Amino acid sequence: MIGGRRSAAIEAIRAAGGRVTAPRQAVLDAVLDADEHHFTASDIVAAIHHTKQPTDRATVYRTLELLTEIGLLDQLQLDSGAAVYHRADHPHGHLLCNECGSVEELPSEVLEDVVGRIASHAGFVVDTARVALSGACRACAAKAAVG
Amino acid sequence: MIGGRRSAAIEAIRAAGGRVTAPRQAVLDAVLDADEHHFTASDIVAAIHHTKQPTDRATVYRTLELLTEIGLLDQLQLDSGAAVYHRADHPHGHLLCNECGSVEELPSEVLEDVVGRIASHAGFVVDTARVALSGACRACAAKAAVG
DNA sequence: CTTTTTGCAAAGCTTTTGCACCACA
DNA sequence: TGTGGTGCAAAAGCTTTGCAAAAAG
Repeated sequence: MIGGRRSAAIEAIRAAGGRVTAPRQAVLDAVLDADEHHFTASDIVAAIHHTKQPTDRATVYRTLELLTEIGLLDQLQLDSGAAVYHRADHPHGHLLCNECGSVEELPSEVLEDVVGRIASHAGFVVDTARVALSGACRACAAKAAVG
Repeated sequence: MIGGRRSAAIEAIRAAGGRVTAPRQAVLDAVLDADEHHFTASDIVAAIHHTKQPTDRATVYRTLELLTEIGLLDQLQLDSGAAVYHRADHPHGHLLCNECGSVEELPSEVLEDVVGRIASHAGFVVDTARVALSGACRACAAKAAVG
């Protein structure tokens, strides 16, 4: 591929007037290597901890903030706990089940539909990258209806 | 009126097997007197602080949790900061503007519509009491489009 | 060389918890 | 009078900040 995600990200950091340092590359690699679509600052700290470039919590927080500012990551609050990040190249809404704690993705077509309706009926432009809704997933809703 | 909100709430506490104490009534009064539709635990602590029944933070947290459990309040996380509560007798969604920081209410008709669509298209039953969406309000969206 | 970034340590903020004392029912 | 509630103080969990040393451009 011509210029992968990694080099594109490094370009973006430079374009924003930022310096490309070893700690930043370590965070970036951890973010790109993440199997999960969602990860917290602690996840990144842990992932880097045993590598050749262990990085301080504060630096990880500052780097994630930077990556969010330049549009590579989206940050959102799934609950009262730690902030959760996900790559901006995989936009989607989040559905959090209060019963089983699962986090499923809201299909982008439904998300677009819903956001469009709110825009036209309430004049509010919802940021699709930060949609998180609580409730009951299909399985738990069925369980509740029966039980 | 026959049995106002206050006495109904006290009834509910008793019905749940809880005791009606001075601190709990103080929190309840602060909640019912709140001009704002939204308030945090700190708001309640501050409101009670200079009254005849100043109450400890821990007790306020425990009481707000109780009131939420018995269905008098809804709790939601508007951002990474403090949890926000609102009275359950005034159900509505929340629209948070990232630009100006305003919090407006999502009309319940639009909310119902949206929640219904997510239920039918994604099989997920959204809790209408905990809907909070980030984005740009009408004014700020217009400003962004022009600027 | 100048400016940004890092690491460390400490503090900030919200919320929770352990425990002895107090009080409602 | 017995169980449940309260206050105090301390701790937990996430995140931010001040500052001197280190490093990028």
